[in-house]
Amino acid sequence: MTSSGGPPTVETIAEAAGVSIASVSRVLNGHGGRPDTVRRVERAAAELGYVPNRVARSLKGGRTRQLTFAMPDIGNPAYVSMVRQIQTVTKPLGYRLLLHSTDAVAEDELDVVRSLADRTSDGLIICPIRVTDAHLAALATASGPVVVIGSLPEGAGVDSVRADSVSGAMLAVRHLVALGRRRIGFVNGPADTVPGSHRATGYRSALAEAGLAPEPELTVATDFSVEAGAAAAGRLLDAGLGIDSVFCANDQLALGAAHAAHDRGLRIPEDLAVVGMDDSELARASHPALTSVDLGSGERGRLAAEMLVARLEPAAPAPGGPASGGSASGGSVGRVTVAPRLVVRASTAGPGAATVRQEAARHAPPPERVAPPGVDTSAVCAGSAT
Amino acid sequence: MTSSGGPPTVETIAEAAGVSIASVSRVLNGHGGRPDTVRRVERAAAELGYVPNRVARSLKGGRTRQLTFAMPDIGNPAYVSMVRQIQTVTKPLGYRLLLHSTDAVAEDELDVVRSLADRTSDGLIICPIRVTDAHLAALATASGPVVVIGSLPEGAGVDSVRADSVSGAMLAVRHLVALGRRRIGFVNGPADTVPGSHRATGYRSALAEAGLAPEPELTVATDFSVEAGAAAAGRLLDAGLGIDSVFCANDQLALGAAHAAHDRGLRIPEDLAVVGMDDSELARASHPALTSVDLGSGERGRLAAEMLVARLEPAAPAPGGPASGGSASGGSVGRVTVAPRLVVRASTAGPGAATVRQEAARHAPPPERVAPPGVDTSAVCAGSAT
DNA sequence: CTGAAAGCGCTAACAT
DNA sequence: ATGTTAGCGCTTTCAG
Repeated sequence: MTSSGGPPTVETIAEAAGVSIASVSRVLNGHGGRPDTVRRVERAAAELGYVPNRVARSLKGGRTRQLTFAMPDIGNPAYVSMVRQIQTVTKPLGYRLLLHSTDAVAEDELDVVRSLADRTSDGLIICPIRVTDAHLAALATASGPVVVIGSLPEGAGVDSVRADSVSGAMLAVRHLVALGRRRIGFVNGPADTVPGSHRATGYRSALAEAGLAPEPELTVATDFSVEAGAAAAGRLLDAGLGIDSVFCANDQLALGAAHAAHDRGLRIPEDLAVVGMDDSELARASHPALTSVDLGSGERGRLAAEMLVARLEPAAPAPGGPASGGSASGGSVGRVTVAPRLVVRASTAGPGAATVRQEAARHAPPPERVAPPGVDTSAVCAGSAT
Repeated sequence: MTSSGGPPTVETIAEAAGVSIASVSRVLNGHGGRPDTVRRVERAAAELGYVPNRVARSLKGGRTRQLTFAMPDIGNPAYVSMVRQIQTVTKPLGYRLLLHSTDAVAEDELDVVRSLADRTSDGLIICPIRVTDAHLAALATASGPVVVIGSLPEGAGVDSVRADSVSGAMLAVRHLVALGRRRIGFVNGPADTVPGSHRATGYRSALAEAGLAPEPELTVATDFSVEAGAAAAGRLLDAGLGIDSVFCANDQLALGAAHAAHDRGLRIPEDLAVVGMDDSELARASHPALTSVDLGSGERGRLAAEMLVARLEPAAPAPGGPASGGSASGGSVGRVTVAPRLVVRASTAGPGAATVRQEAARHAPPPERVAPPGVDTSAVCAGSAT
């Protein structure tokens, strides 16, 4: 017997339809054929429940039509919105998306980059939490197109999309200062990560700008999680530093901080104003709703995906030449920065604004971006990308 | 030239090392060889940065060592914890996990099951939100092992792990009744989904058990999201039904409900007790912390993964025979139910308990499962699996 | 329009 | 221990 057991293959179909495997392939790929042949092949395929073996197809074609997205933490809503936006651009193009949670382990990140070489996916979007020399080396020699979501040194030779979290942090702190807060705590994630160090820089710059002396004990660095936020804010509050507000490096930390404040009987924002970052769904879900700096997670995901597919499909090639292909080998390296926006909500708005919010909220949808009275009329403030 | 351009292949290495491709393959797979040969091959491979083409390897071996997990919503923390637990069992075995968010679209779920036939992954864990005849048909003819996380009719012929959400819902409602609440609202997800209908059943049973008449207007069905929860709870509260508590079909809904209550100036739990479901991190992050029914998401993920790998690797085959392989063709069909547990927190505990909690929370880690005074001393109540 | 045949990169007989 | 070869399932020349 020629084709037995196992799932049907082109050969099985060919036999059933009485044609050659070449005809089967052609028909199944819509490459024409005599009406009669087409009909017979399609019938046989349908009857036998034929599904092309994608692995074989990939081996032959050299492409898998699969893309990989590697993020530090699948539980972080900011990455979830990146995933959603990436999907919206890749799915219509017929790509499958492989999701990889690296848990912020550098070695795991490197593995992901290297695994591009195993031809399992055609391209990669990665959010490295740290960028070491090893990362740069791996990225430089990556065997397929890569787009980094994060800050890379100039001339890294890889497409990237970054948030301007330095400006974003400044937006947050300036907002607190404008509200009259002077003892501004900072709950950061790990300080040795790119986001962590940038946010710390922005925090310090904004303080300096406001003529406030930096006090190291006002900063607590931990981990990007709700639990860490609660613990860190707790320490800050219990230390008797007279904190009147706290800027948190992401919404999870801010949620934890709000929790710690509540546990201590503090009112938000009266006793403690809280600002988060990422403007994830957590910010809206929290009570009071969190003022947060939108770093454009979804937007960054979308842009990264667009840059990646541009490398993959030289759809509308520039009239200049046939440049395309692997990471930065063809075409010039892209480097986009997404500007941050401050979204003001009840966690920093005064009691007056809080009342307004509450009133309006009786009628869905609840209002967003309510400006605190007499402070800032445009609640959404774009930061300058530096 | 024999091997040029492109990435190095076994042939490239063979030439560089001066051996045959078979030797390259053997050495690289640790199948022995003369020390000298091994050294030369390894050196050549390292120098050329050789990475085996996994697609070719899969085509040859018939397995990809990739597994797929399909869930309705990647933004739901309950699924995130499933992902984490699945990883803990599959990763050590060398499997890669492909994550797929179906957005609760039935057609997408069917596609995922069918796509098992394209040989892209060796097995599938799926959480269908609805189980139609089409689902059962697709599952029955799946061309690889599948484990369903969810309730399947008896004799479905597929391994499954289910939560007992009927009992879980009863646990929640009984708890509210024990607390003296009588006007218990119910914020459900879509009623035509399996989780939705089961939770509704549990809600009604527990009411009946307590001698409370069912009032259809106390139930609002929407969508499993924070926004939907806020909107639904808002309608419930604005309808003047005298609601004193609300049971929500998941934590996202509960968070939304809590938000709606706050917006209306209601205190939790004094004016409105709130119970969620899934005991996700949202329950802890919320303020006040949410009482929630733990449906064992992580546990279900772990069990499903274990059942799946058991099909994949007949590691320790039962002495009976060599039964194994595809979904339920070999070996008997597994069907496990995970018992629910009620986790009591401040959103239902009386003011007294809330104080206790608040006190204790000053010293990390914050206490969990605080029993409301005089109601239930064992805060964690296992439900009977029916 | 159709069929025969090559070959994607790899592994595993099989032969030496 | 090593080399030769077949073949996984598919697409795509190349003849006819």
